[in-house]
Amino acid sequence: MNKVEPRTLAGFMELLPEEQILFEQMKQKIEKTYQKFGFLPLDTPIIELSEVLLAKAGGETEKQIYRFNKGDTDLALRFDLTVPLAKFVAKNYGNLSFPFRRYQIGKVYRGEKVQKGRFREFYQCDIDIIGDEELSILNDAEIPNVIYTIFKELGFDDFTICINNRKLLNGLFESLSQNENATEILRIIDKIDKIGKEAVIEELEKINVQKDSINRILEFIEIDGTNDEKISKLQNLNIQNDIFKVGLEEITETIKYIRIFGIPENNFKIDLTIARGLDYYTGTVYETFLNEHREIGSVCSGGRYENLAEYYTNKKLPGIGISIGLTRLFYVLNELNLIKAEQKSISKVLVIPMSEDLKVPIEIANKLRKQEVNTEIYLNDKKLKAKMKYADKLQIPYVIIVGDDEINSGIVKIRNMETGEEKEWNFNEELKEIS
RNA sequence: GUGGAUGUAGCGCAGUUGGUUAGAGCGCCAGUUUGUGGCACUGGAGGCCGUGGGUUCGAGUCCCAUCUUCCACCCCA
Repeated sequence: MNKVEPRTLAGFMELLPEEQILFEQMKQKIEKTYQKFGFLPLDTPIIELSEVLLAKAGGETEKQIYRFNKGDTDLALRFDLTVPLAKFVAKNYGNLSFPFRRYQIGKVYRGEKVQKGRFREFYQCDIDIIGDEELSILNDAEIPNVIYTIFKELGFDDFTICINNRKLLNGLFESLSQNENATEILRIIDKIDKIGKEAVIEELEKINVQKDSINRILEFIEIDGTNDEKISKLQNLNIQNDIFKVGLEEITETIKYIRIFGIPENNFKIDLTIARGLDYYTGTVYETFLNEHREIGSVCSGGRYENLAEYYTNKKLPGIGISIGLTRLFYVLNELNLIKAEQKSISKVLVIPMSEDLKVPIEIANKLRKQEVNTEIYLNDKKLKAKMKYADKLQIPYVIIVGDDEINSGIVKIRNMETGEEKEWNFNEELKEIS
């Protein structure tokens, strides 16, 4: 018989158990931190009506979305978690308490060309805070606290949360009469890290930005110094534009409260070149970099948007949120050997029955499980050697062999697989400690 | 969408200027050891050499096509 070759689609991550264990651990750390800050869980369908997902539509999304028909229904796979959130909030407006803080961890789909660290199916770990009509700038300062806590929890110290405010850039562009070009200019200056200053100037010239405007823009993004110095230099630019002034106020407040939230000074900074999320961000924007590995790009990005659900409701719902691309984060950390899959099993004990009578081994396993000890029973008919080998290969730390002698005496030996040491346990009593 | 690469056991690879039955390592299975794993030794399974066509007495090796996977640009997590 001809066999079908077992293959996995390109751009879809599939892990071996030991890698998956590590992945799950990272995911759990993120989720626990989100919960610690009071974000509520949300789960939405992976498939939605195309009409709903493409309400906003536009460029890349439409090109990349997985779309198909089932009967007469035009369906699509979600390409992020923000659009489903918008739909959800609009739909359930009356049943939610605002500000609505929710987290969602789930897979999203983008039909892009695959590349290193670029997936077609990947996990996003999102939090958003949605206000009803308004949302305090304090929220903009709390988000970095969440980011900070997560990356500390994941074991990093040397990372920087970069903060900018789109109103500064937009105000600047407006004062230079470059509003129409704003998106284009943002995209170009966002690349400055990658392509350098000269190339940025060239590209700006290509889209017909005036020389003196280019100079003003560069003067702006090249502002350096400490956070406080940057703020005062921004003031000194003396840009007479309302949007700019609001942006300056907002970023000043944000920085002020970030400090109050207790983020160490070297884990955040104003970075006037970041201009993420070209479409919907309107205020504060964030990007987070691992300083030793800036080349991998931002590991957590987000920002503020004026009106989350404008395509679904007339209610004005401003929000702020971030997203961690967990699949890519896991992939690059693994590539860089910053994390290593070592744990091959989550069982702490393997019970090996060596008698026809399974009653006692099962009792023992149940007893251990009741004490929150992950326990596995070897249920297949093999020689002891093979059973031991199984425990060894999966690196299960403890083994309990249960044969007729043990059943009769009521005493088993708990073997520490690493040291070979064996301790006796009368399984009719509570197990005090396993170590 | 544009440009550049890749393809030999489960995995990462070797395979001489085209020459007989395609190799080693790791992994896997079994035995040495009928209730004690790792180590060692011995043995074993496992390959349409991506696919189709061509050149040739002869192709894993050369040519063409095709598929696949990967990389850069674009965009993004």
